[in-house]
Amino acid sequence: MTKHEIADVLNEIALLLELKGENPFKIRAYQSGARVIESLEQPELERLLAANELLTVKGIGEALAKKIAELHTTGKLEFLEKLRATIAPGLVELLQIPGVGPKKIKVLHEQLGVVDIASLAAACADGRVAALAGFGAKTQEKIVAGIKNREAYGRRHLWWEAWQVAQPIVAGLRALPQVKRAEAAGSLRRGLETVGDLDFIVSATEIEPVVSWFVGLSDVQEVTARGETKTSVRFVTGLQADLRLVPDEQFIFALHHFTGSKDHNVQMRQRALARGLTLSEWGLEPVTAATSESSASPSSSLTAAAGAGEAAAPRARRPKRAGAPADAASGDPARGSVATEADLFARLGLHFIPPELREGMGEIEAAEHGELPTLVDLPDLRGTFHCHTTASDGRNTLAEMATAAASAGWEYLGIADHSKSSFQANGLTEQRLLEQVEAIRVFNASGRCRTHVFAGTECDILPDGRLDFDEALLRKLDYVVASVHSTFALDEAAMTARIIRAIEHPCTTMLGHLTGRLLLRRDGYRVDAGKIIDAAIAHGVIIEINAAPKRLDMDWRHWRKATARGLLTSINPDAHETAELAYVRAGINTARKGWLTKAQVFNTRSLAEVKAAFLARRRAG
DNA sequence: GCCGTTTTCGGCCCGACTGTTTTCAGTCG
Repeated sequence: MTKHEIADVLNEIALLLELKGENPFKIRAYQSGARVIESLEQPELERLLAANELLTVKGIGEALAKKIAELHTTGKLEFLEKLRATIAPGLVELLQIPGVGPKKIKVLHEQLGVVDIASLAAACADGRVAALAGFGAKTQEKIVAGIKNREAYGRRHLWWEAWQVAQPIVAGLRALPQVKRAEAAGSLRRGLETVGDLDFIVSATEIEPVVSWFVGLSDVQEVTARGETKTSVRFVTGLQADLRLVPDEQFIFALHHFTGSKDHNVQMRQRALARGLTLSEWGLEPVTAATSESSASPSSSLTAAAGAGEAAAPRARRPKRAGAPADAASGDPARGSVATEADLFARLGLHFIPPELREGMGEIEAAEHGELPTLVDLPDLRGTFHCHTTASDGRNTLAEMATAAASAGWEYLGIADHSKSSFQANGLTEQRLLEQVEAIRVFNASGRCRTHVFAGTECDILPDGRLDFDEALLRKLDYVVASVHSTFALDEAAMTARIIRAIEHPCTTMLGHLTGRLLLRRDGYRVDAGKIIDAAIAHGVIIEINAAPKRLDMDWRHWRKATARGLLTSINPDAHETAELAYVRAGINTARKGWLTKAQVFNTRSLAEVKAAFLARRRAG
């Protein structure tokens, strides 16, 4: 069983336990177990299982280790079979409805016999839901709307599309006279490949004008929440956005809180607690009787609670708000000196952690030891490869693409049109490719454009692993991107062997989109990424980060380990028109999330260095 | 269910918003 399958099982157990109303900490243990398994490489997992050392992994205890071993050897898990049998299968999908959680599902199931979305809709239709204790007309109304819209609401959005929406909103917020600072936070700021909703963090002198502007945005379809510090809207596209208003002295805490992943935030808070501090979106404060009272068991700090109870009850949990007197910054050393996120990290003994790394995947330990890399950034790029022209399925000519690259300030641009087997993309025949190579030589010689153009191909990897052009022709090119575009249905072993054969070809410079996935639309073909990475390293082949927002392939989760072993990447936009050259911005997200430095990205090299590398490779081949 | 230079038992991150209540539970992030 693969690590993904094992993780899926653990997550399913967590979901089912949630529906049963189990101890939330037990549920969390299964979820974190799933994440830990995902973060291991398959061979490492195999080794741990074989050596019976799963218990050495943090987050895996006796119970999980036993279940994982059972899954691995038998492919099944008795515990899960039994658990499934106790829960109506249709109840799981009810969790997709906003505002409906495990507790409500339990009541709906036990009192109304609801077993799936259809029976819930029926119960709403005749008013039985509104009549339940703890429910009401509004709840029923929300459930009806949630059922109706669950497809649009549940959808995630490509990072690039969310970014297009968010940028003008941030600019608009900053332009308001009441606004002091405004940022987009959330998974968007972390550069995640898909985004669930948008989070805007704003500090302002006045609340009302900012909220009014926000809910008045032209694409707002519905205002779903409007409170003192949080306002939520739903756009016509189904994308949801939260606006959070905080006093300026708390801006950094809110920004950090709403940027980090759940795991990152939990780890940061635990770190704060270990230092006698409590961290929240409101600030960083010493742990006091009042703050510990809310979470401590009733038996603890009885004397302190008696004293703090009457006066502090409302204030302790809700420390400061927008518009409240700004007594927070004055005189409190735990908060007063935090003016930037770097200050916040420093307060906890950490180097600054870039937003892209805040996933709770080892960044805090690295920041503690000063071992965070200096991440590659957009200005480091000096050119790119894997771009198409009208010769195959692009929409701009060679000259137009080169001119656009020059406008971006790039020293070079690699053209890689499709090869002949990609009929659907108007792939080039041998003859047309030779004509294109000649056209590129002429173009470079003309001096029309200060950006040098490299002649390449995006050469199909045929089903048996051969390349679509013969070696003699490929040797006439500057470089070759080898990609799979057909026969996706091979099993993992066959697909892996196919790609490795292409990597072993002496003319292959780069491997295109490793898995062929289309985000939110189709999974990639199954490959053993570890084996392919090893082969690429052994043969000096680059694996691209295909920066097309719908691909972002190879996935960022592989890169940290891959580059530690010596893999090189190139951030390639797979541009089919001039505007799409900007996709490298999305590829930079992937690279940064993969902890990559400038040195690990081939297209940060100068024109002379790239020419030399291509020349050396041809000689070696 | 996991974990431990204060613990092998008793903790486990923190707070906002809504809807339903009349002080709080459930949900969400």
